[in-house]
Amino acid sequence: MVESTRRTEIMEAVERLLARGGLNAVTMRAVAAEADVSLRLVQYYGSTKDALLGAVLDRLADKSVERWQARARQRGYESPLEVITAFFDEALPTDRASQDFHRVGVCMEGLAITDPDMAGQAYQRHLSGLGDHLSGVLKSSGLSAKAARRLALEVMALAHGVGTLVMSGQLSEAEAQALIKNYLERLGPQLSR
Amino acid sequence: MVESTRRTEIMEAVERLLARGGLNAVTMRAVAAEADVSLRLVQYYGSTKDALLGAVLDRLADKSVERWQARARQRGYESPLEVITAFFDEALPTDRASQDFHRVGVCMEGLAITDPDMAGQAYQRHLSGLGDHLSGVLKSSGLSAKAARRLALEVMALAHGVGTLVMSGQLSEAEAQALIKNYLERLGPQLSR
DNA sequence: CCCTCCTTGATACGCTCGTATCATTTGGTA
DNA sequence: TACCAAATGATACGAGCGTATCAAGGAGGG
Repeated sequence: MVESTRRTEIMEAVERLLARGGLNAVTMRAVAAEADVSLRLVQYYGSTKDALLGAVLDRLADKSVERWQARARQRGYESPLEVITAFFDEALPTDRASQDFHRVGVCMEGLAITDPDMAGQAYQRHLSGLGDHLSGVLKSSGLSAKAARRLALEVMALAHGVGTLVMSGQLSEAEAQALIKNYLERLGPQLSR
Repeated sequence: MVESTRRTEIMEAVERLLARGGLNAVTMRAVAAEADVSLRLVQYYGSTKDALLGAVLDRLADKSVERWQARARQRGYESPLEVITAFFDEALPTDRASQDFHRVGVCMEGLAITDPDMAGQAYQRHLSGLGDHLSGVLKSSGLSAKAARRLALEVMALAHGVGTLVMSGQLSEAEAQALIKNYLERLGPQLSR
Protein backbone atom coordinates (compact mmCIF):
# COMPACT_ATOMS: atom_id res chain seq x y z
CA MET A 1 0.00 0.00 0.00
CA VAL A 2 2.20 2.78 -1.31
CA GLU A 3 1.43 6.44 -0.76
CA SER A 4 0.48 7.34 -4.31
CA THR A 5 -1.14 10.42 -5.77
CA ARG A 6 -4.22 8.41 -6.52
CA ARG A 7 -4.55 7.29 -2.95
CA THR A 8 -4.26 10.86 -1.73
CA GLU A 9 -6.91 11.99 -4.20
CA ILE A 10 -9.24 9.30 -3.00
CA MET A 11 -8.70 10.17 0.64
CA GLU A 12 -9.39 13.80 -0.10
CA ALA A 13 -12.60 12.80 -1.80
CA VAL A 14 -13.58 10.94 1.35
CA GLU A 15 -12.85 14.03 3.42
CA ARG A 16 -15.02 16.17 1.16
CA LEU A 17 -17.91 13.74 1.39
CA LEU A 18 -17.48 13.49 5.13
CA ALA A 19 -17.54 17.26 5.49
CA ARG A 20 -20.53 17.67 3.22
CA GLY A 21 -22.92 14.94 4.22
CA GLY A 22 -21.55 13.12 7.22
CA LEU A 23 -20.77 9.48 7.51
CA ASN A 24 -23.80 8.26 5.62
CA ALA A 25 -22.62 10.09 2.55
CA VAL A 26 -19.43 8.07 2.44
CA THR A 27 -20.09 5.03 0.30
CA MET A 28 -17.54 3.38 -1.91
CA ARG A 29 -19.49 4.42 -4.98
CA ALA A 30 -19.88 7.99 -3.80
CA VAL A 31 -16.16 8.19 -3.15
CA ALA A 32 -15.49 6.90 -6.63
CA ALA A 33 -17.78 9.52 -8.15
CA GLU A 34 -16.37 12.32 -6.02
CA ALA A 35 -12.81 11.42 -6.92
CA ASP A 36 -13.85 10.78 -10.54
CA VAL A 37 -12.39 7.31 -10.61
CA SER A 38 -13.88 3.90 -10.94
CA LEU A 39 -15.23 1.94 -8.05
CA ARG A 40 -12.50 -0.59 -8.52
CA LEU A 41 -9.88 2.08 -7.89
CA VAL A 42 -11.38 2.96 -4.56
CA GLN A 43 -11.19 -0.67 -3.61
CA TYR A 44 -7.67 -0.97 -4.95
CA TYR A 45 -6.24 1.92 -3.00
CA GLY A 46 -8.49 1.83 -0.01
CA SER A 47 -8.97 -1.94 0.13
CA THR A 48 -11.92 -2.20 2.47
CA LYS A 49 -14.21 0.61 3.47
CA ASP A 50 -13.34 0.43 7.12
CA ALA A 51 -9.65 0.56 6.31
CA LEU A 52 -10.14 3.55 4.04
CA LEU A 53 -12.22 5.42 6.57
CA GLY A 54 -9.77 4.62 9.33
CA ALA A 55 -6.87 5.91 7.26
CA VAL A 56 -8.76 9.11 6.45
CA LEU A 57 -9.62 9.73 10.07
CA ASP A 58 -6.04 9.12 11.13
CA ARG A 59 -4.86 11.53 8.49
CA LEU A 60 -7.37 14.11 9.64
CA ALA A 61 -6.31 13.74 13.25
CA ASP A 62 -2.68 14.14 12.26
CA LYS A 63 -3.42 17.15 10.09
CA SER A 64 -5.30 18.99 12.80
CA VAL A 65 -2.55 18.42 15.33
CA GLU A 66 0.13 19.40 12.86
CA ARG A 67 -1.76 22.53 11.95
CA TRP A 68 -1.63 23.56 15.55
CA GLN A 69 1.98 22.69 16.02
CA ALA A 70 2.92 24.69 12.94
CA ARG A 71 0.87 27.57 14.21
CA ALA A 72 2.63 27.52 17.55
CA ARG A 73 6.05 27.29 15.88
CA GLN A 74 5.27 30.23 13.65
CA ARG A 75 3.89 32.57 16.26
CA GLY A 76 6.41 31.70 18.92
CA TYR A 77 5.67 31.97 22.57
CA GLU A 78 2.55 33.84 23.50
CA SER A 79 0.76 34.47 26.71
CA PRO A 80 -1.77 31.81 27.69
CA LEU A 81 -4.58 34.21 26.98
CA GLU A 82 -3.28 34.89 23.48
CA VAL A 83 -2.95 31.19 22.84
CA ILE A 84 -6.50 30.55 23.93
CA THR A 85 -7.86 33.51 22.00
CA ALA A 86 -6.15 32.24 18.88
CA PHE A 87 -7.55 28.79 19.50
CA PHE A 88 -11.09 30.08 19.60
CA ASP A 89 -10.47 32.13 16.50
CA GLU A 90 -9.51 29.01 14.66
CA ALA A 91 -11.95 26.63 16.25
CA LEU A 92 -15.19 28.52 15.81
CA PRO A 93 -16.98 27.54 12.63
CA THR A 94 -17.04 30.98 11.12
CA ASP A 95 -15.88 30.16 7.63
CA ARG A 96 -16.52 27.29 5.33
CA ALA A 97 -13.29 25.49 6.08
CA SER A 98 -13.77 25.42 9.83
CA GLN A 99 -17.42 24.49 9.40
CA ASP A 100 -16.33 21.48 7.39
CA PHE A 101 -13.78 20.70 10.02
CA HIS A 102 -16.33 20.88 12.78
CA ARG A 103 -18.71 18.68 10.83
CA VAL A 104 -16.04 16.07 10.44
CA GLY A 105 -15.35 16.31 14.15
CA VAL A 106 -18.98 15.68 14.94
CA CYS A 107 -18.99 12.71 12.59
CA MET A 108 -15.98 11.27 14.37
CA GLU A 109 -17.63 11.90 17.69
CA GLY A 110 -20.69 9.99 16.62
CA LEU A 111 -18.62 7.22 15.11
CA ALA A 112 -16.58 6.96 18.27
CA ILE A 113 -19.77 6.19 20.15
CA THR A 114 -21.29 3.90 17.55
CA ASP A 115 -18.18 2.02 16.57
CA PRO A 116 -15.41 2.54 19.12
CA ASP A 117 -13.01 0.21 17.39
CA MET A 118 -12.46 2.16 14.23
CA ALA A 119 -13.10 5.83 14.62
CA GLY A 120 -12.87 5.79 18.36
CA GLN A 121 -9.14 5.41 18.21
CA ALA A 122 -8.71 8.08 15.56
CA TYR A 123 -10.92 10.44 17.51
CA GLN A 124 -9.01 9.83 20.70
CA ARG A 125 -5.73 10.46 18.93
CA HIS A 126 -7.21 13.64 17.56
CA LEU A 127 -8.39 14.86 20.94
CA SER A 128 -5.36 13.80 22.90
CA GLY A 129 -2.99 15.26 20.31
CA LEU A 130 -4.76 18.56 20.41
CA GLY A 131 -4.99 18.46 24.18
CA ASP A 132 -1.33 17.63 24.63
CA HIS A 133 -0.24 20.36 22.31
CA LEU A 134 -2.49 23.00 23.80
CA SER A 135 -1.62 22.13 27.36
CA GLY A 136 2.05 22.08 26.40
CA VAL A 137 1.83 25.60 25.07
CA LEU A 138 -0.02 26.76 28.14
CA LYS A 139 2.49 25.10 30.41
CA SER A 140 5.40 26.67 28.63
CA SER A 141 3.91 30.07 29.34
CA GLY A 142 3.81 29.66 33.04
CA LEU A 143 0.98 27.41 34.14
CA SER A 144 1.47 24.30 36.20
CA ALA A 145 1.12 21.00 34.40
CA LYS A 146 -2.14 20.18 36.05
CA ALA A 147 -3.67 23.61 35.55
CA ALA A 148 -2.49 23.68 31.94
CA ARG A 149 -4.10 20.37 31.09
CA ARG A 150 -7.30 21.25 32.86
CA LEU A 151 -7.56 24.58 31.11
CA ALA A 152 -6.68 23.06 27.74
CA LEU A 153 -9.47 20.54 28.00
CA GLU A 154 -11.90 23.16 29.26
CA VAL A 155 -11.13 25.36 26.29
CA MET A 156 -11.46 22.46 23.87
CA ALA A 157 -14.77 21.45 25.39
CA LEU A 158 -16.14 24.96 25.25
CA ALA A 159 -15.00 25.45 21.68
CA HIS A 160 -16.62 22.21 20.62
CA GLY A 161 -19.86 23.02 22.36
CA VAL A 162 -20.05 26.56 21.07
CA GLY A 163 -19.25 25.30 17.60
CA THR A 164 -22.17 22.94 17.80
CA LEU A 165 -24.49 25.72 18.94
CA VAL A 166 -23.37 27.89 16.06
CA MET A 167 -23.81 25.19 13.47
CA SER A 168 -27.23 24.26 14.75
CA GLY A 169 -28.35 27.84 14.52
CA GLN A 170 -28.77 28.50 18.22
CA LEU A 171 -26.01 31.03 18.18
CA SER A 172 -25.11 33.52 15.50
CA GLU A 173 -21.47 34.04 14.69
CA ALA A 174 -21.54 37.44 16.40
CA GLU A 175 -23.20 36.02 19.49
CA ALA A 176 -20.62 33.28 19.65
CA GLN A 177 -17.81 35.76 19.47
CA ALA A 178 -19.44 37.87 22.17
CA LEU A 179 -19.82 34.78 24.32
CA ILE A 180 -16.17 33.88 23.90
CA LYS A 181 -15.08 37.45 24.51
CA ASN A 182 -17.05 37.47 27.74
CA TYR A 183 -15.55 34.14 28.75
CA LEU A 184 -12.04 35.38 28.05
CA GLU A 185 -12.61 38.54 30.04
CA ARG A 186 -13.50 36.41 33.02
CA LEU A 187 -10.58 34.08 32.42
CA GLY A 188 -7.90 36.70 31.80
CA PRO A 189 -7.50 38.11 35.29
CA GLN A 190 -7.28 34.61 36.72
CA LEU A 191 -4.41 33.66 34.44
CA SER A 192 -2.12 36.50 35.38
CA ARG A 193 -2.49 35.89 39.08
CA MET B 1 -52.47 7.72 14.79
CA VAL B 2 -53.68 7.19 18.35
CA GLU B 3 -51.31 7.14 21.30
CA SER B 4 -51.52 3.48 22.13
CA THR B 5 -49.47 1.35 24.46
CA ARG B 6 -48.00 -0.43 21.50
CA ARG B 7 -46.85 2.79 19.95
CA THR B 8 -45.18 3.85 23.17
CA GLU B 9 -43.45 0.49 23.47
CA ILE B 10 -42.12 0.82 19.96
CA MET B 11 -40.86 4.33 20.55
CA GLU B 12 -39.11 3.22 23.69
CA ALA B 13 -37.47 0.45 21.73
CA VAL B 14 -36.21 3.06 19.28
CA GLU B 15 -34.80 5.10 22.14
CA ARG B 16 -32.99 2.07 23.53
CA LEU B 17 -31.46 1.27 20.16
CA LEU B 18 -30.51 4.90 19.67
CA ALA B 19 -28.79 5.04 23.04
CA ARG B 20 -27.00 1.75 22.53
CA GLY B 21 -25.73 1.85 18.99
CA GLY B 22 -26.48 5.22 17.49
CA LEU B 23 -28.48 5.96 14.43
CA ASN B 24 -27.15 3.10 12.37
CA ALA B 25 -28.56 0.65 14.87
CA VAL B 26 -32.07 1.91 14.26
CA THR B 27 -33.54 -0.17 11.45
CA MET B 28 -37.16 -1.11 11.19
CA ARG B 29 -36.28 -4.75 11.72
CA ALA B 30 -34.07 -4.00 14.71
CA VAL B 31 -36.84 -1.97 16.27
CA ALA B 32 -39.22 -4.86 15.74
CA ALA B 33 -36.81 -7.26 17.43
CA GLU B 34 -36.08 -4.87 20.30
CA ALA B 35 -39.78 -4.29 20.95
CA ASP B 36 -40.47 -7.98 20.37
CA VAL B 37 -43.13 -7.36 17.77
CA SER B 38 -43.34 -8.08 14.09
CA LEU B 39 -41.92 -5.81 11.43
CA ARG B 40 -45.42 -5.09 10.24
CA LEU B 41 -46.32 -3.63 13.61
CA VAL B 42 -43.49 -1.17 13.49
CA GLN B 43 -44.77 -0.05 10.13
CA TYR B 44 -48.31 0.05 11.39
CA TYR B 45 -47.64 2.27 14.37
CA GLY B 46 -44.68 4.18 13.07
CA SER B 47 -45.74 4.34 9.44
CA THR B 48 -42.48 5.34 7.80
CA LYS B 49 -39.06 5.24 9.36
CA ASP B 50 -38.48 8.96 9.10
CA ALA B 51 -41.82 9.64 10.76
CA LEU B 52 -41.05 7.22 13.55
CA LEU B 53 -37.61 8.65 14.15
CA GLY B 54 -38.93 12.18 14.04
CA ALA B 55 -41.59 11.36 16.59
CA VAL B 56 -39.03 9.73 18.87
CA LEU B 57 -36.69 12.69 18.66
CA ASP B 58 -39.49 15.12 19.36
CA ARG B 59 -40.51 13.06 22.35
CA LEU B 60 -36.93 13.02 23.58
CA ALA B 61 -36.58 16.76 23.19
CA ASP B 62 -39.80 17.31 25.10
CA LYS B 63 -38.80 14.91 27.83
CA SER B 64 -35.45 16.59 28.42
CA VAL B 65 -37.00 20.03 28.64
CA GLU B 66 -39.78 18.81 30.89
CA ARG B 67 -37.29 17.12 33.14
CA TRP B 68 -35.61 20.44 33.66
CA GLN B 69 -38.79 22.37 34.19
CA ALA B 70 -39.91 19.86 36.78
CA ARG B 71 -36.57 20.11 38.47
CA ALA B 72 -36.78 23.88 38.66
CA ARG B 73 -40.33 23.70 39.98
CA GLN B 74 -39.32 21.26 42.66
CA ARG B 75 -36.25 23.02 43.92
CA GLY B 76 -37.69 26.51 43.73
CA TYR B 77 -35.57 29.56 43.21
CA GLU B 78 -31.86 29.15 43.61
CA SER B 79 -28.89 31.37 43.08
CA PRO B 80 -27.47 31.32 39.56
CA LEU B 81 -24.43 29.45 40.77
CA GLU B 82 -26.60 26.78 42.36
CA VAL B 83 -28.61 26.42 39.17
CA ILE B 84 -25.50 26.01 37.10
CA THR B 85 -23.92 23.59 39.55
CA ALA B 86 -27.05 21.48 39.46
CA PHE B 87 -27.04 21.60 35.68
CA PHE B 88 -23.52 20.20 35.50
CA ASP B 89 -24.41 17.54 38.02
CA GLU B 90 -27.18 16.35 35.77
CA ALA B 91 -25.50 16.90 32.44
CA LEU B 92 -22.22 15.11 33.00
CA PRO B 93 -22.38 11.50 31.81
CA THR B 94 -21.50 9.93 35.13
CA ASP B 95 -24.12 7.22 35.25
CA ARG B 96 -25.62 4.94 32.69
CA ALA B 97 -28.76 6.99 32.17
CA SER B 98 -26.97 10.25 31.47
CA GLN B 99 -24.46 8.43 29.27
CA ASP B 100 -27.34 7.13 27.18
CA PHE B 101 -28.80 10.59 27.12
CA HIS B 102 -25.54 12.11 25.95
CA ARG B 103 -25.20 9.44 23.28
CA VAL B 104 -28.62 10.25 21.95
CA GLY B 105 -27.69 13.93 21.98
CA VAL B 106 -24.62 13.24 19.90
CA CYS B 107 -26.70 11.20 17.47
CA MET B 108 -29.12 14.08 17.08
CA GLU B 109 -26.21 16.44 16.63
CA GLY B 110 -24.83 14.34 13.85
CA LEU B 111 -28.23 13.90 12.28
CA ALA B 112 -28.84 17.63 12.43
CA ILE B 113 -25.78 18.11 10.27
CA THR B 114 -26.42 15.25 7.91
CA ASP B 115 -30.14 15.65 7.52
CA PRO B 116 -31.29 19.06 8.77
CA ASP B 117 -34.88 18.50 7.75
CA MET B 118 -35.75 15.75 10.14
CA ALA B 119 -33.60 15.70 13.21
CA GLY B 120 -32.38 19.21 12.77
CA GLN B 121 -35.69 20.60 13.89
CA ALA B 122 -35.97 18.22 16.83
CA TYR B 123 -32.44 19.03 17.88
CA GLN B 124 -33.05 22.74 17.66
CA ARG B 125 -36.19 22.40 19.72
CA HIS B 126 -34.19 20.43 22.24
CA LEU B 127 -31.44 23.02 22.46
CA SER B 128 -33.64 26.07 22.39
CA GLY B 129 -35.99 24.60 24.98
CA LEU B 130 -33.13 23.86 27.30
CA GLY B 131 -31.54 27.24 26.61
CA ASP B 132 -34.75 29.15 27.18
CA HIS B 133 -35.44 27.37 30.41
CA LEU B 134 -31.93 27.74 31.76
CA SER B 135 -31.65 31.39 30.82
CA GLY B 136 -35.08 31.99 32.32
CA VAL B 137 -33.97 30.55 35.61
CA LEU B 138 -30.79 32.59 35.57
CA LYS B 139 -32.69 35.74 34.69
CA SER B 140 -35.16 35.24 37.49
CA SER B 141 -32.28 35.16 39.91
CA GLY B 142 -30.93 38.53 39.01
CA LEU B 143 -29.08 38.48 35.71
CA SER B 144 -29.96 40.67 32.78
CA ALA B 145 -31.72 39.00 29.88
CA LYS B 146 -28.69 39.21 27.64
CA ALA B 147 -26.24 38.03 30.27
CA ALA B 148 -28.56 35.20 31.27
CA ARG B 149 -28.89 33.88 27.76
CA ARG B 150 -25.19 34.17 27.10
CA LEU B 151 -24.30 32.37 30.27
CA ALA B 152 -26.93 29.69 29.69
CA LEU B 153 -25.54 28.87 26.28
CA GLU B 154 -21.97 28.97 27.57
CA VAL B 155 -22.86 26.48 30.28
CA MET B 156 -24.68 24.24 27.83
CA ALA B 157 -21.76 24.33 25.44
CA LEU B 158 -19.25 23.51 28.15
CA ALA B 159 -21.38 20.70 29.51
CA HIS B 160 -21.74 19.19 26.07
CA GLY B 161 -18.05 19.45 25.34
CA VAL B 162 -16.96 18.04 28.67
CA GLY B 163 -19.47 15.25 28.28
CA THR B 164 -17.91 14.34 24.99
CA LEU B 165 -14.44 14.35 26.50
CA VAL B 166 -15.59 12.09 29.29
CA MET B 167 -17.31 9.64 26.99
CA SER B 168 -14.34 9.47 24.66
CA GLY B 169 -12.07 8.67 27.55
CA GLN B 170 -10.04 11.88 27.52
CA LEU B 171 -11.33 12.84 30.93
CA SER B 172 -12.11 10.65 33.87
CA GLU B 173 -15.21 11.38 35.83
CA ALA B 174 -13.12 12.80 38.68
CA GLU B 175 -11.14 15.02 36.33
CA ALA B 176 -14.32 16.29 34.79
CA GLN B 177 -15.72 17.18 38.15
CA ALA B 178 -12.48 18.91 39.09
CA LEU B 179 -12.59 20.84 35.83
CA ILE B 180 -16.15 21.97 36.46
CA LYS B 181 -15.37 22.84 40.06
CA ASN B 182 -12.49 24.99 38.88
CA TYR B 183 -14.68 26.65 36.27
CA LEU B 184 -17.37 27.38 38.84
CA GLU B 185 -14.85 28.86 41.23
CA ARG B 186 -13.84 31.30 38.56
CA LEU B 187 -17.42 32.01 37.62
CA GLY B 188 -18.83 32.45 41.11
CA PRO B 189 -17.26 35.77 42.07
CA GLN B 190 -18.33 37.28 38.76
CA LEU B 191 -21.96 36.38 39.30
CA SER B 192 -22.35 38.12 42.62
CA ARG B 193 -20.90 41.36 41.36
C1' DC C 1 -75.02 -14.91 12.96
C1' DC C 2 -72.20 -12.27 10.27
C1' DC C 3 -70.15 -8.45 8.81
C1' DT C 4 -66.84 -4.86 9.34
C1' DC C 5 -62.92 -2.64 10.94
C1' DC C 6 -58.87 -2.58 13.77
C1' DT C 7 -54.95 -5.39 14.51
C1' DT C 8 -51.41 -8.79 13.47
C1' DG C 9 -48.70 -11.78 10.52
C1' DA C 10 -45.81 -13.67 6.51
C1' DT C 11 -43.66 -12.63 2.51
C1' DA C 12 -42.10 -10.21 -1.69
C1' DC C 13 -40.01 -6.26 -4.37
C1' DG C 14 -36.71 -2.99 -5.59
C1' DC C 15 -32.80 -0.65 -4.24
C1' DT C 16 -28.17 0.27 -2.56
C1' DC C 17 -24.48 -1.27 -0.24
C1' DG C 18 -19.66 -3.62 0.31
C1' DT C 19 -17.09 -6.86 -1.85
C1' DA C 20 -15.38 -10.24 -5.22
C1' DT C 21 -14.19 -11.75 -9.88
C1' DC C 22 -12.53 -11.62 -14.43
C1' DA C 23 -10.37 -9.08 -17.99
C1' DT C 24 -7.43 -5.54 -19.92
C1' DT C 25 -3.89 -2.04 -20.16
C1' DT C 26 0.60 -0.10 -18.91
C1' DG C 27 5.41 0.40 -17.69
C1' DG C 28 9.72 -1.08 -16.40
C1' DT C 29 13.34 -4.68 -17.04
C1' DA C 30 15.96 -9.20 -18.18
C1' DT D 1 11.29 -8.36 -27.68
C1' DA D 2 9.19 -10.81 -24.09
C1' DC D 3 7.40 -10.81 -19.66
C1' DC D 4 5.62 -9.95 -15.25
C1' DA D 5 3.66 -7.26 -11.87
C1' DA D 6 1.21 -3.16 -10.88
C1' DA D 7 -2.76 -0.48 -12.28
C1' DT D 8 -7.34 0.06 -14.17
C1' DG D 9 -11.88 -1.19 -15.82
C1' DA D 10 -16.65 -3.58 -16.26
C1' DT D 11 -19.65 -6.39 -14.09
C1' DA D 12 -21.67 -9.75 -10.83
C1' DC D 13 -23.16 -11.42 -6.22
C1' DG D 14 -25.15 -11.74 -1.78
C1' DA D 15 -26.92 -9.21 2.10
C1' DG D 16 -29.55 -5.75 4.40
C1' DC D 17 -32.46 -2.07 4.00
C1' DG D 18 -37.33 0.47 3.68
C1' DT D 19 -41.57 -0.37 1.94
C1' DA D 20 -45.65 -2.58 -0.10
C1' DT D 21 -48.87 -6.30 -0.55
C1' DC D 22 -51.71 -10.10 0.48
C1' DA D 23 -53.98 -12.53 4.05
C1' DA D 24 -55.68 -14.01 8.36
C1' DG D 25 -57.50 -13.40 13.43
C1' DG D 26 -60.75 -11.04 16.69
C1' DA D 27 -63.97 -8.22 18.92
C1' DG D 28 -68.22 -5.48 18.91
C1' DG D 29 -72.65 -3.91 16.88
C1' DG D 30 -76.68 -4.71 12.92
